[in-house]
Amino acid sequence: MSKKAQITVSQIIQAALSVAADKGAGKVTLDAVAKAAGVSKGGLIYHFPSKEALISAMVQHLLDEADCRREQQTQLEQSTLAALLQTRASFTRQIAGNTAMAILAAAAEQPALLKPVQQHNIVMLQQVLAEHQQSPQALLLFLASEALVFHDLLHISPFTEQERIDLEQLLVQQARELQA
Amino acid sequence: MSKKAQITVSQIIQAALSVAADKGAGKVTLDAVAKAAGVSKGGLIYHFPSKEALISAMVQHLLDEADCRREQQTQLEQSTLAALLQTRASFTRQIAGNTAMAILAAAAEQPALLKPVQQHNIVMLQQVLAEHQQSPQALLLFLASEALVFHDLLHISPFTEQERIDLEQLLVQQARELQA
DNA sequence: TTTACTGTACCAACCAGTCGGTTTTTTCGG
DNA sequence: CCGAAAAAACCGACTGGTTGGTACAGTAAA
Repeated sequence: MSKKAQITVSQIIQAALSVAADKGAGKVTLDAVAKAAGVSKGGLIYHFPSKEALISAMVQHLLDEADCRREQQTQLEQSTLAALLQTRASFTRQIAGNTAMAILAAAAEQPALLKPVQQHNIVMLQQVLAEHQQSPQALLLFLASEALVFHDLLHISPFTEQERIDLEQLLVQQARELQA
Repeated sequence: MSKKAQITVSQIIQAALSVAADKGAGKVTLDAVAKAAGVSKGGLIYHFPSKEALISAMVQHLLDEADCRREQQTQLEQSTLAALLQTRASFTRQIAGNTAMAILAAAAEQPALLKPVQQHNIVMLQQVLAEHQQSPQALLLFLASEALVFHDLLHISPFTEQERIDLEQLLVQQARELQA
């Protein structure tokens, strides 16, 4: 794959994400994505032979991006858990719309497409638990943070923006204390 | 609405839930639901003038059922939180498939259909927080429990069945201790 | 020459919702 | 209680629009 092709692939994924965010998970059609990406439908199919392949790539892209940000954050925090919570706090809101609908599109289309997400989560969970000697409180913090992400995902958060921010900071704070 | 009509409506909702559970959120079509309910498409449309109306009814039905079960459980527990966690523990797995895909169908179709879920959640959260004087730990337990539900919803739980059961009991236990 | 597309036309499947007609149930005067 | 009119419940073929994917001839860059 040439450099230009890589760029095109990237554009298509971005376009797919923005279509999902703007129009909703149910509106992620090949035509819509192709148009948003500034590619022809033939061009899209050339890189992603099926819709499933496209959505799978979207999910993978989101996981990679999340991983990248978390790694950066890890250097600023004492523990993986603290870094994870902090990353989610600052990251989730930014791409909430995108991620949300992309994940939903995947889930509605074919639940199996979320398996990478599950794998990813298992790894993170193991790491966090190992670092804190299976502490139940660490587990609780991990889960609570996930709940916040899911709230954004489905747009059903019961919190106000400010409550949400405070809550995220509370989680991070508790994670840091846990480490000490 | 006659008694028979009520039965028909109920059958249709049940059919819609089972279609969602069996075939996936993306396969909840009017034809499929009608067939599963043993009704004609015309009959379905007679009771639910649009697909949106049908999905909305599904969501409402799930909320009502959850409410009902929780109320029963509340009489066996000391606090709303403990009852809520206990209900989720025993209830979620039973109908996980149903609920999951129904909710996803709603979300993918039109995010606004989940607003009742959000409202419902706000009420529950307020009640729990009020009962425990805004205790952060109560909030954490509430959120952690929600995360478990979401895991089932998307079939991305990182836990084994046994881990899951133990975890649920841990949450319930902590909720009871919080009360004392 | 291979890779990476464009553009357009096309197709079969699917799907929400319509519509005219039929059956069942309810209502109500006698 | 009876029977007919009225209303409610229900049927299923059909329509118009959408969508995932194909086909293919041609072009431009690497």
